Amino acid sequence: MSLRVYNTMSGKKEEFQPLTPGKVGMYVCGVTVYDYCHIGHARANIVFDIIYRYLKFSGFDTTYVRNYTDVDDKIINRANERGIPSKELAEDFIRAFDEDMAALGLAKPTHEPRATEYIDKIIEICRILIDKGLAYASAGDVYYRVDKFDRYLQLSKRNMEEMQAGARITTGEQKENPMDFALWKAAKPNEPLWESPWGAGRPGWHIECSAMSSSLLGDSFDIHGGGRDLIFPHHENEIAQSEGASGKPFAKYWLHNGFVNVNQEKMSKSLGNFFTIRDILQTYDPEVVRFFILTAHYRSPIDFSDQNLADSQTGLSRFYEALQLAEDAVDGITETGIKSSLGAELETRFREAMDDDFNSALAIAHLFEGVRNMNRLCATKKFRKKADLVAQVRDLRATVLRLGEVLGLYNSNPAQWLEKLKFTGLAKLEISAEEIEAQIEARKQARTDKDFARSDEIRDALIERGIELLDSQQGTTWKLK
RNA sequence: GGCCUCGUCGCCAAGUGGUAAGGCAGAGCUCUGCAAAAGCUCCAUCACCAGUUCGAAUCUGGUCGAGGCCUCCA
Repeated sequence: MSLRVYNTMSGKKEEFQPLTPGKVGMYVCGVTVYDYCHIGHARANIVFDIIYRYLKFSGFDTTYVRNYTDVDDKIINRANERGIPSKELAEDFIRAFDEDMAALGLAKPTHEPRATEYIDKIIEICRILIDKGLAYASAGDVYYRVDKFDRYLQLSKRNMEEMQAGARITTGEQKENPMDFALWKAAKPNEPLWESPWGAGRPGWHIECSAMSSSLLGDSFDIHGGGRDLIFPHHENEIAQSEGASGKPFAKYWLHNGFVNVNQEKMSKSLGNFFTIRDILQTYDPEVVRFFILTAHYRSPIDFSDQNLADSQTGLSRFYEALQLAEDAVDGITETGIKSSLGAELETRFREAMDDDFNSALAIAHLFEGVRNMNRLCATKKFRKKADLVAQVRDLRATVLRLGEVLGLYNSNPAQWLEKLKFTGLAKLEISAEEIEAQIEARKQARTDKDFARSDEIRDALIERGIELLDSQQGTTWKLK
């Protein structure tokens, strides 16, 4: 089975066939750097991170471009509020973005261009559009003449009449048509500016993506991605600009991720109901956040809540506990060369899921079955003496790790990951590790004395305080309840 | 007002024509001094109504409900 992707342009899943066999060019709209990223940004970036990883895993030579929009009204406003140059503000938030994405374990894109590095290209596109009659200069601004581009609104499936019927469109003084959008804006006081044939100014929003994508991927490329909220106007305008200027088809497949909701409502800056990535990482491990996001399909909305994150943490722990168990179970047993087909079977199911429009939720479900399989095998009587089972566990463990890598999951050391989780949780309880160890010692003595009443008393007291004891052959350990 | 999504077990969540994945929670059992973990078993007919079909959660129409876009937004 080969890869199928849902294309917003056609509204359905299509067979994925790159323009050049074996190669993929992918452009994803990055962030406008004027504030810290919230969980919605985390989702978009994680989603395209796994799409990138899976394309490479599938053998495509993939070029992934994700930009920074570092010149924009909001950046300028925020910088002026703080009394610092907008370039400085942008730099600060680019750094913050990079830190957040690194924390979330994102692979670095092939290119991470900044809008301000492409001013020449932006001016060139404006000029071509004006020459073709698709744009016009007006009082130092340059606007796109949308009614000259007949494919306008094809992506968002609207029409001009209903758009104009909407009461919220305000007529710009300089525009021929209220629907026209700015390619270039004349500089106002306290704004960064660049010289252009239309006077000093700066790019409008949208044009930078056309400039960067064509510079790095060519006029036509395979995948263009971003959040749903970018479909209109951002992506619609990009198409108009890029295809208008080049005369060639722009992106072949349009992929859009769904929103992160809070209480069934879209999380957004304007609603003020957002949680920043840094805030969330105070409480949850970055991999838990990633796991949470990937247990839903990328196009579905997901509801962000403490409960959902906690559930994801439990689910991810199951993986690490199983990986730890498997590691211990086969430790020290010599390799026999016995073959196992379990890993290959798991990989087939994983690929089928991911090939179906990157269904990471289903892929993870398959991996959960791999976990159950591993646990079952390890729990078999005289497991260590059964070379075929040992080979199967080794195979499954290696496969879960390898496929997990494609999702950016399970790549921590299990023991360390579980330890970290334990001690992070412990910090919120009013009990120390030393005290727990002391209680374990006391209980051990009681058990040696066969004083089970005392032993159970200690256990129950700890449970009251949120600590659960685990007895095993190797002794007693503890975990958070 | 226009356009577009979505509505699956207590919770999260796959499944878009062939008879409901997975996780969490829950019940029983095995294991355990007792527990925990792990394993095994059990646990939904898919908002509602009507239709198409041999057959529908999946297609069509309608009803109700939720959300999104139309303004900055991942």
